[in-house]
Amino acid sequence: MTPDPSARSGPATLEQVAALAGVSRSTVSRVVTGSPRVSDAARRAVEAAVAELGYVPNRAARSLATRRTGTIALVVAEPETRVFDEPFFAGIVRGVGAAVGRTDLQLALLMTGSDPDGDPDGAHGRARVGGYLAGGHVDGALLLSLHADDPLPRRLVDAGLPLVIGGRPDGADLAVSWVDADNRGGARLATEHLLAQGRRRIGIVTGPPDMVAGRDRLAGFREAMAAADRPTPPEREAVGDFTRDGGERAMARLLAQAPDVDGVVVASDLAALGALQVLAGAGRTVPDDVAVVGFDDSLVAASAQPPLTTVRQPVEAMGARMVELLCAQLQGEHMLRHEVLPTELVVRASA
Amino acid sequence: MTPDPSARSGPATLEQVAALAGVSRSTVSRVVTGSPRVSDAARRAVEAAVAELGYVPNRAARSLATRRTGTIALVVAEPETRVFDEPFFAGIVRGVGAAVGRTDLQLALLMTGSDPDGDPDGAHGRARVGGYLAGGHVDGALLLSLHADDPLPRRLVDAGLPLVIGGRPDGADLAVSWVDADNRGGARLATEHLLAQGRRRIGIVTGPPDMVAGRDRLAGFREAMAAADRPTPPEREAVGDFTRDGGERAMARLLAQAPDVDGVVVASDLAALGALQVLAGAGRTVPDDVAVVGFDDSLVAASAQPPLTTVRQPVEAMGARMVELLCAQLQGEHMLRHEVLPTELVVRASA
DNA sequence: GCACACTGTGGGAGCGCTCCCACGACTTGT
DNA sequence: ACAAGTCGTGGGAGCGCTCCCACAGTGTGC
Repeated sequence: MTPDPSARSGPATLEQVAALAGVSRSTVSRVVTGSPRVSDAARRAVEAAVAELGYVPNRAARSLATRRTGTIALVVAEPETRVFDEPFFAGIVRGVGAAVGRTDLQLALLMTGSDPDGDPDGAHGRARVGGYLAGGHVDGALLLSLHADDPLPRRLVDAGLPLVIGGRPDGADLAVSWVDADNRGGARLATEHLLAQGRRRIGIVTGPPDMVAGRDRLAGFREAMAAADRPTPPEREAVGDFTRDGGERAMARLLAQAPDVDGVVVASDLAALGALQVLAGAGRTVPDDVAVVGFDDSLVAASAQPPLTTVRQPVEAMGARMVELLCAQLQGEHMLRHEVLPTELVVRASA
Repeated sequence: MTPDPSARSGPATLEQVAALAGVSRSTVSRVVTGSPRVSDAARRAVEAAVAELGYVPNRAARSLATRRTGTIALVVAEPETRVFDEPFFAGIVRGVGAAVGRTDLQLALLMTGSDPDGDPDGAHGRARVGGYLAGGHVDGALLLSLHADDPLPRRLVDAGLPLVIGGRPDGADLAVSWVDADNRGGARLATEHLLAQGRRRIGIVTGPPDMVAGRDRLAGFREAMAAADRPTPPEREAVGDFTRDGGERAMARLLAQAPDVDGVVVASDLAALGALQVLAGAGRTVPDDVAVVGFDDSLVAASAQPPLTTVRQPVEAMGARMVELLCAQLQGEHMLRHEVLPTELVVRASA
């Protein structure tokens, strides 16, 4: 029995398109993959047949033949919980999703979630993800929120997997592309805004010192203060950790150490919320007694009391740029790139 | 030249495992896929070889042979922007991600984003996604945030794609499984809480009437009021739309129509924020003059002034349950299931 | 005039896997 | 004792695609 290629159910195959267009499988394949070596007549016939049959290439078959998967992974080295609660991650994921949508790549979302049943540090998840990525299931990976001691990027670089990291990695020795926001410039902007308003005794609630973004923001703050010839005394620098609670504690300390503070740069909006609460509890009005600038322009910023002046990171653009950099690598570009995207001050009522 | 299967580079194949274990390809395949018809000796030999070579099955090849992809899609029929800004979506995605991580399925995230360049209603994105899903690239799909007129679910049902919808679909005629939160019960809870506090002239700011969740919440409110023998007069029901602005406008109207209102159930936290602002502007204190209950327990609820009493939806559990229902379908269960997960009142300062 | 490109095309092989069928070695019932 | 199972196993075919090579047809240079 000769199988009749035109009378099959299910999705159409190359063979059926070829039969309908009156050309060979190879020619159809060339048209579909965009090869230039096809005559106009053949191309038109194939295109018509593709449209008529609603042909969509079978990804699995293509992948098997090309040893490429058409899929890139977005790996977030965090428990699922944080990924979506924090507007930073959410924005990145959004930008990545949008950019991937513009290509014909697929996005696989991998979170090295801390398993609730007895795997607090996510080692299992990390191993699973590592195996998956190194096992040839994706053409490249986007890595987000790396911790300084994470072995994953090194492992993937060694496996030869194209990689782009979101956020400048700690330790510059890793040969890998990355995209970051201008945290330092943003903090400078925030500080200069306070200075321009005539604030003179400006303090900072920093992020955690073991995170690059936190350190960069602190550096920007110090730079701006130094440039204005007002280097900050240590008692006006309180170490926080990006969370609301951390912001509360750090602001309380700052207020105790430097009661005359009249402006404060806080390293995250969440922490700024905590700071606002402490200030209100201490009877200081914002912005009259103390001006407050946050960082991130997260959802909560606009609905804070008073609405937060804050530094916006181009999170979506960062996500999109990461995808673009990865695509360039997939197309054979071997140059490493490091991009720093500009941040922007959003002025509201708090400063 | 006979190719030596043990001397290949790149990921190991079945054939290599078979050679090392001294059995046939078929036997290795049986072990890997967990078929029971393998002797213990063979199984042990294969497992040792798999471990030694670090063998991971090639997904593309398996998919090609089985006509299954091992991938499920999470489709959010919304622009990317809303997906991550709204805690509801974020929570669902989180739950889905976690549940998928527990299986050996892959998650493909598809957003029918409204293309910024001239495709305001996302028709292009929707068509793209529809083709992708119907084209056999995924084994099943999770659909979120459907609008009443969305042709996608019907198209997918017709194509025979296993489907689970998040949120009770509008129009009960679609033969498809879904998971929803108990919106009605949650609104009842909120209303009963106000009643228990001695509030007697309770109003509501509803969601948009064309969304099922909004209608269900209104129904729950009315039920609780009727059960307490206090059916609500129309002037204490103001139509809103889940957004902050909508909440503001509706609250202003409600206050104008029923100035003596002493409690209000608001159909979303965002809208409740708007309501709080209007109440403050009108010189009413919350909760003393007017008690306010929101809905969603979103991030902004805790940081509102005063912190919002609100109804929490089990968003993560919903996401996880959607995955479980879909998995059951993939394993051949044909029963449609409709599950309503319980909501919970979170008492804070506003009521 | 012939050797040599270069262009468009078709067909074969093979990517790594699963499925199906066939086959030998046991077990079991009569 | 022999037919009729079962169980574990091996090998062939084929999933739909891309890649490589072969080949006919048409220029181009000497």
